[in-house]
Amino acid sequence: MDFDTSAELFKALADPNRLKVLKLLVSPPANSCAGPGSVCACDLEGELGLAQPTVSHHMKLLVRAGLVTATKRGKWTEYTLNPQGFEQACELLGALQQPDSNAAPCPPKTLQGVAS
Amino acid sequence: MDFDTSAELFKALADPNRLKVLKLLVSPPANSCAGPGSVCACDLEGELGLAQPTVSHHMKLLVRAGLVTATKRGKWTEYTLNPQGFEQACELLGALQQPDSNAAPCPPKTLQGVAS
DNA sequence: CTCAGACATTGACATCAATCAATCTGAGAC
DNA sequence: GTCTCAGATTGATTGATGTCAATGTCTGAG
Repeated sequence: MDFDTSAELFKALADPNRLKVLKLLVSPPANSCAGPGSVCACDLEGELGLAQPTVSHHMKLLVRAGLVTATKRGKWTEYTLNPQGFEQACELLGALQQPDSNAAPCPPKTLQGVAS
Repeated sequence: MDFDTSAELFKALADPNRLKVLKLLVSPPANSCAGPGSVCACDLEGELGLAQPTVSHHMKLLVRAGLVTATKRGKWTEYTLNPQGFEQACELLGALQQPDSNAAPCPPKTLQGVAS
């Protein structure tokens, strides 16, 4: 178990604004400029009340942590949740409670990605 | 869903040394001064290679986050994992992936609440 | 090619967090 | 009572992080 990279993953989750972002990616606002089911950076800027560079910074961290996927669609960047990142976090939580380093995570998880 | 308190919980997990502590609490070193199955602060100090006040600081955070329970046993303080804290973290991970604000996470849980 | 819009990057600043030396507290041993 | 030890608290320092203004880059429209 790599404590440093594990800590990095949890660090990505350790900010209220980033948690809001993740929540917005599951329940996108109705008036999303990238269309329903999708969220672009400008949406997040409005919803979070943060400046554009700040949003960009947070998204970079979330993508690097593997929690979010960024896809360039023309002028916009479309962000979607990455279930694998959550699965990994859940596995880590399970592993922390097991005497053996690696362990089964919470439940058998089958996540509905972001169905649009 | 309270993003601030949720972030606090993940923040407690967002440090390599604290993750090591949690791992040590599941698999205590054989030569624990508090006896097998228990871990006291002096054990952690040796295992982590950190100064005593630093260990005390980390343990305070873990206890405050609900991940660890501290019990005074005479001169020593015995630390044990608190499964409820892990359960809550797991629930948060699940809730973040569900369109509804509060949702059934890892353990089978029926929880209804307010949408933010 | 030129322009405008969407993000990313950079730089600067303020705040937070990790660390340790020094000190304090509280419990057992004497 | 005093002494000693475990660990908590305080204060200071250093590095990490969140934030925004200014600027850069890339894409589509004209």
